Amino acid sequence: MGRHSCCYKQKLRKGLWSPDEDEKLLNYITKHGLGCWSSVPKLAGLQRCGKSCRLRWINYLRPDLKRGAFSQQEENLILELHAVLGNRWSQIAAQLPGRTDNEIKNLWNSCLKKKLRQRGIDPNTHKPLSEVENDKDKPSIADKKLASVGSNEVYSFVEPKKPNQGSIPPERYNPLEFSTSSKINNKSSNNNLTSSTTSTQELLLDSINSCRPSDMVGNYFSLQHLNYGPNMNNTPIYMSDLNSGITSTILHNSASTSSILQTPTHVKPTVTLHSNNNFNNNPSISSGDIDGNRSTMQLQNNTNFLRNNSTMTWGMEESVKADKDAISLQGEEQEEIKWSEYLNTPFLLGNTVQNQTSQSIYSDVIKPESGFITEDSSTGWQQHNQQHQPAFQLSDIYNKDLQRFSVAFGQTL
DNA sequence: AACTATCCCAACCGCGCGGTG
DNA sequence: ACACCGCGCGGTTGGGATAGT
Repeated sequence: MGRHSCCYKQKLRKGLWSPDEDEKLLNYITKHGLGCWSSVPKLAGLQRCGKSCRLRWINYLRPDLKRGAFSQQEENLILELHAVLGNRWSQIAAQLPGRTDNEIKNLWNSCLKKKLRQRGIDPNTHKPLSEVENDKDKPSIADKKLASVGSNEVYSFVEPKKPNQGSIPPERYNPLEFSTSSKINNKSSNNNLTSSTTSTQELLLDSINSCRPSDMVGNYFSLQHLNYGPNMNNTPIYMSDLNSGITSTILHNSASTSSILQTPTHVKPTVTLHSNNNFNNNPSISSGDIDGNRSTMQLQNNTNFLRNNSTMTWGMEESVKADKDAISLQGEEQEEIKWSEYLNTPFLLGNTVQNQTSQSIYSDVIKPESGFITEDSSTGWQQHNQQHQPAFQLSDIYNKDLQRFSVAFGQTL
């Protein structure tokens, strides 16, 4: 168990970064852009390993960081996303503009976990603690199998109780309250819909290549492992809340399924800053929600960010490659049009419960007045994010492990 | 005021993955 | 096929800040 190879080099500084170091790193990246991290320390004149520089940049110096306390909406979004993604902090962070995975991880460990426990919710499974304890008392065969996998998380894999809908394939049950709490009131996201039109958020998660214990939510496989292939057009997806015995139905919209299951090649969710950008014009930089002296120094530097003729890119380049791998090529041009519609549609997990399904288990955690997107809330979260709105779009979703996590809206019922 | 406990967060660390030679 | 390297991710830790006694 030695140190990382880059740290074998002698006389490398560790610990907190000084303002001077920050300035060196910032100046270097300003001049040269992002490149090979291993060479950054030497070229920037820093006694740090490249890894440390990368971390400092990503978690602190990056100009697009929001900083400041998390809003209630952000916390709610993290809770929702964690229920689906588990401890995939980078993927969760990708849906929260200006937030880092480290920040979110810290928030989760120090705050959100505690809140959930106080509300009687198991933070690992997002199920009521009593239910989780009962499950632990009755380990199943699958429990033992999973235990051998070596997961850090405790999963009890029991045969789900089927609701009184015998035709529902058991593999499509999902107890996630997500199914109800994430319903979207489309009045805020699609003005074309009338009040009599019920909109449906489609959550179509194709099974992905690997199946890890962390891919499970609660007692069941998470959405990623429900294999919704193209042949399942018009097939309802049942998401069962076993606590209440109510099954939510999310309809496949045949008109959109084919495009949902594909990944657009033209989507390149990458932030690119060109040299003619002036950060003084960027509300996220000048908004002043930065605290601390060091940040003040950075703010000043940021205003001159990328003075030179350099283009800096960061974001999800890697996922684009994955996109290309994942795409199935058919009717590409036509799909592009569809995608352009979807990509302009904000994906906002809301706690607006539309139908008869049970209330969110976060109902105590999530203050009713602070819903993500409700008819009244279009000002709060979106204003808060200023130019980051919408909170996130489909184009932000792609990543390695969740290539086909796709969300769309359609008119149903 | 002094001490202790707890919280919070920046940074470290090991591991796995993908690219390259 | 293999080794090496760089990078990114998630878990963990150390220490400063804050709250409690």
